[in-house]
Amino acid sequence: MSKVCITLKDGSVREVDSGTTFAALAESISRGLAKNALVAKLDGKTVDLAHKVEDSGKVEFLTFENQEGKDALRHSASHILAQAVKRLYGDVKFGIGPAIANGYYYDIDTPHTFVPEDLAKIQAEMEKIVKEDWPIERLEVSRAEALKLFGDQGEIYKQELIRDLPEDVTISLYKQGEFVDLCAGPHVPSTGRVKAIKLQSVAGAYWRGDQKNKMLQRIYGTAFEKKADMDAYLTMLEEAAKRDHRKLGRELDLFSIQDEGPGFPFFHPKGMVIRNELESFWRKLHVKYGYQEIKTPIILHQKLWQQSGHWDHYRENMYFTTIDDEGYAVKPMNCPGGILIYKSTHHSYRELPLRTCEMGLVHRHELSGALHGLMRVRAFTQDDAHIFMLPSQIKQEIKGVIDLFNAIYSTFGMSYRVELSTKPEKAVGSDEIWEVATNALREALEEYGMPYKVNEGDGAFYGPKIDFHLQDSIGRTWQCGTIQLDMQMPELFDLTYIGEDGQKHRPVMIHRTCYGSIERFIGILIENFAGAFPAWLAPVQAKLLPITDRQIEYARSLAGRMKEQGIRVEVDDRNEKIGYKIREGQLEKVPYLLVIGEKEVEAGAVAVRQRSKGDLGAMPVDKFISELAAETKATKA
RNA sequence: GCUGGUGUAGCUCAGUAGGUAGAGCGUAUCCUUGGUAAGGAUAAGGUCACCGGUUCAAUCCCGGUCAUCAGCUCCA
Repeated sequence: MSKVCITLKDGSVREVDSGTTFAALAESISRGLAKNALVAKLDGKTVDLAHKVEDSGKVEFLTFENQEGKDALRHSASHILAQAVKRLYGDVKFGIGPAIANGYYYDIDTPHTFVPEDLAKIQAEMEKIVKEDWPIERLEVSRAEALKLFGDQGEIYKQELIRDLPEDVTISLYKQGEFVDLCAGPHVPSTGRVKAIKLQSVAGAYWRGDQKNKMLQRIYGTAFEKKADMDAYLTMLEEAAKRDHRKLGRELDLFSIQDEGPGFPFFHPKGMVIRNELESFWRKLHVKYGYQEIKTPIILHQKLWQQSGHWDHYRENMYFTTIDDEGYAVKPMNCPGGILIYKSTHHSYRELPLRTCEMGLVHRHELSGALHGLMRVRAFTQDDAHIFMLPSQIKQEIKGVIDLFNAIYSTFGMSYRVELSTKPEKAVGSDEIWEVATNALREALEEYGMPYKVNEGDGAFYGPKIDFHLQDSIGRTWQCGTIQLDMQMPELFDLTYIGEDGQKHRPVMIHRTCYGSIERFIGILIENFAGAFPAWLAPVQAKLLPITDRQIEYARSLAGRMKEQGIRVEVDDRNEKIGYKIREGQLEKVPYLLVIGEKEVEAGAVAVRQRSKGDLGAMPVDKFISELAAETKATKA
């Protein structure tokens, strides 16, 4: 038997017989590894442990600690889910069943409608399959064999998948007990390795994600190697749910959404404080970065929207009205309005880049099922800006915008993911112009050294864009900032500037938002801070808590003094014990609670209790005021 | 918009095998004047989402609508 040389992760080299399985190899290295390994990686490709070593190469064993290990285990769990469903319901056709970020799902077509109670039943059957500990075997078959196998079972979706596979791929099946599925793998060695399973929800999902196709039923679940890890994960999810901005928004009385206005949020006084602070911080930065603020109307004539292309490409998202028998539209974007201002005067190349910004209220008809608290609404304020510039200024301006984004996001300590979106199906302009614009964005990102992902076909109808995605409390991402390069609108509106040569030239436009929408950004902030806003954003920065009614008058006069200093302060003068007032102040997440008893009145002091640090002891009132001022200075207008 | 779930007091939730409802928190009033996360008493508060049907009788059963939740699709 021939020998091959295997290089292990630590760099050591082993000589083994050709045909040795990875499982046996792991066994020969250590018992712990044999026990923990789920799949192996051979020269960068993940494979089953039953895979045989044929040639020399680099081998790494993957456990649940590795992402690939997690994915393999969860992918195997999805097969167990399908097997259980088939056992229990029989008349089922399967779509796809991949591993996803924190679990897996399987899409199922069946006349039976799954209700939440079914999940417990299916989960019990899955646990049975785990106990039965079926080996998971890989089989390689010809295209014809695969088509016949799934055809005999009426698996029309699997047949469709097989037909769409490229000619040259090996078609593989995975078998566990009586269940066989079309699958590229890899999988863990046996069903018994999936020690902890939880089915989480059932939802509809279009076959292949296309609205025109049949809607299948999708069962979501998660799986872990150890039950303790799964319990910890589920507990973490419960904790995250407590940070949901819809829940905190109600509890902290920041905003509400009423039946009378689905998708049209109401901002309460405390929510307005946050909003106004965000806006004034924004204005301060925009002055610094050379922007001029404008405001354009919410309703504009229909012909403007026909000229801009919105009529043809965005109409289904717009609201319309009639004024004096003329058609008007409620703006879904701010750009046409901003363009009209640009066009109201002539421009010299010397004025460019011309940066105009606008807190613009836009309305969009979003699908009812897509609405989500403040994250997706039908009326929102974009912190928009339009930069008109020379083609030669593109890269420089984009980098300037990214600088501004960094200044804003770093203030909140938020991390983001960047995506570059390219030409969509519904678009205006030639491929060449799109190519130029897309490359400009790509080069700016690369020169800035910013990691990004490409999102094919996801651009705006008038240009490609760079999107900044932020995470909510349970890890869903939401697009916030965006930078869109537009060579179409200047053309459609015949925008010009007078160049050095005295001739008219076409400027290029950037559309961009940093927060994205104030509403969505506040939603993200609420979840990121779990409602405990930094002092500069906190609706109430300090609450004065007199211990008895003999200190109320002193507390009120202090509150007056602090308000004069621009501090947002409340006095809790209710007839309650101090412990009770403190508890409420903590639950309201007020940054500073100032306890005032007889001692403080005598000394002209306040006893400071900081939200996270607790009782800091008494300090002179002036000292507290100046320390709070120092804390909020950086973001003050 | 689609698939499934949910809708009872301001909030969180019980409940009625069909006979028009209850708790805790919150609110109001009174007692209590208390030093770092809940002092006590009393009271007010609901067309049981809305519209229609079945029934002697519907919050409960049936149909529709609206809203909301999860996901799909779409997007800031």
